Amino acid sequence: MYQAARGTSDILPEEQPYWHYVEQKAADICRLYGYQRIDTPIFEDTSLFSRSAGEYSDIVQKEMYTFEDRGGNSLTLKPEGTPPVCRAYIQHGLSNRPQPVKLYYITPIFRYDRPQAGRYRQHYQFGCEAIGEADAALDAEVIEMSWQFFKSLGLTRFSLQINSIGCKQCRPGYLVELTEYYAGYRAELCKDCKTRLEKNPLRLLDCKQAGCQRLADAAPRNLDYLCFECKEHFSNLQKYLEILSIPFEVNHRLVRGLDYYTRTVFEFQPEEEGSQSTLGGGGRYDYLIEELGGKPTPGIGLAIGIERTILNLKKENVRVPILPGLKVLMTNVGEETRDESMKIAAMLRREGISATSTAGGKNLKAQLRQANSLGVRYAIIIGENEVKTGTVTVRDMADSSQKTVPVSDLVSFIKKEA
RNA sequence: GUGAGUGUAGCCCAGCGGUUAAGGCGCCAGGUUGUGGCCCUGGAGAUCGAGGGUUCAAAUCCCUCCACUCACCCCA
Repeated sequence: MYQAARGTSDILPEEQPYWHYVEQKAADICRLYGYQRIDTPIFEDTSLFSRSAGEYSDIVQKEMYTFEDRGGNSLTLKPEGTPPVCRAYIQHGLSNRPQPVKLYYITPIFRYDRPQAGRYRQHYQFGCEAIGEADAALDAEVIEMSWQFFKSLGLTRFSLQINSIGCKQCRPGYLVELTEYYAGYRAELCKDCKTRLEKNPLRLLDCKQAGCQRLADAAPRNLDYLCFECKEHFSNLQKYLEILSIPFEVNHRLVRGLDYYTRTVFEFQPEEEGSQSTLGGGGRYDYLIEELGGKPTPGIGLAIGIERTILNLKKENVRVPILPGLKVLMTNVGEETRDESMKIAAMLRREGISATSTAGGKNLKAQLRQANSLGVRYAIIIGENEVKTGTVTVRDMADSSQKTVPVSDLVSFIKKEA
């Protein structure tokens, strides 16, 4: 039997209310903060991703779904949302619009990773990018927006961590300090951290191994090595967050796994203990546009995992609105009444009232049972009597009351009752 | 990529070497000649995750593979 490919899943009708709810709230919050929707292709030139995420990032090293098309081009299924939006910003000359340009998306993301609860090979992200402005006020707004998004969904048990990882001016100096510090403890590092020391020393800080954690706690802090501008940027960010009453925690070990981040990085974490500790996160990327071939342009973005958000909605027992279902089911007694029943169903639909007629030659009892399990408000019964008199029997499934209504009055009757 | 656990009808699950694999939910039908939800009765639905092996005999023991879950890694 065929089954969905590993790490992918079907979203059945019962789950859809959650998805609709989250997507709706995302659209609402974006409207509130002036973000406009953008959709980019599901695959891009492989180099767009390998250039931006960083040669030694896990995404590029082992998680990309890369394939060659018939023309011999190397393409990759979107492993993250930011680079395609930056590409679109450059390609369409969005730098000519009022800055910052604020865009959002809801997109599938593909990463070849070992599946786990809350972790999939195809998952969905709600992401925002604000491009063309370096002011920390914008960082604060983006973070506040994420905060309000989770709040508006009804989530209460999550927290926010922020950090600054500096810029081109100050990071190299810090990395030298960090590397020198760790070089002294080389022997005590775990296997992964030994490679991190060579390839990507910043990542040493968020290793979870107990021994490495001790070293990380005592390691030189990025925040102590920030240049004047970065320091000011970070203190402004904190000031703004306080003005906006967003509670946060500074975590000097928060670094994030993508090389293009500069200055601000942030992460939202659910309070609940679990293996998946990130609900969403993001950061500033002031060199990315330039690296991808555009003119120097600062930007900041965020990405929120929709599956993880839904997981937490369930954990917190948030009730989501049910989606409107079918309003009317046409039932008929006797074969000759089918034509009339089809006609009336069509009439109702043209008036914007959802209606279908039962299929097959079932008896009335079975048809009503179907009406019951579909949860329709009305079952409309048509038998020979009704056809003869040009009427219809309208049964209100909620209270079992029935009324005989002339076909000519049916639409207004149902609209009035609703 | 590494380690551990699990895998029985659409769903939840009993059985853990021996005649036709049990139960609940759901589904379908009957109990009403034109009437749902409750109740009663009946029915359909399972090559016991897949393949191979051990045995007179395997859902039950062994091996391989696949999937899911958990931990690591990493992230959303």
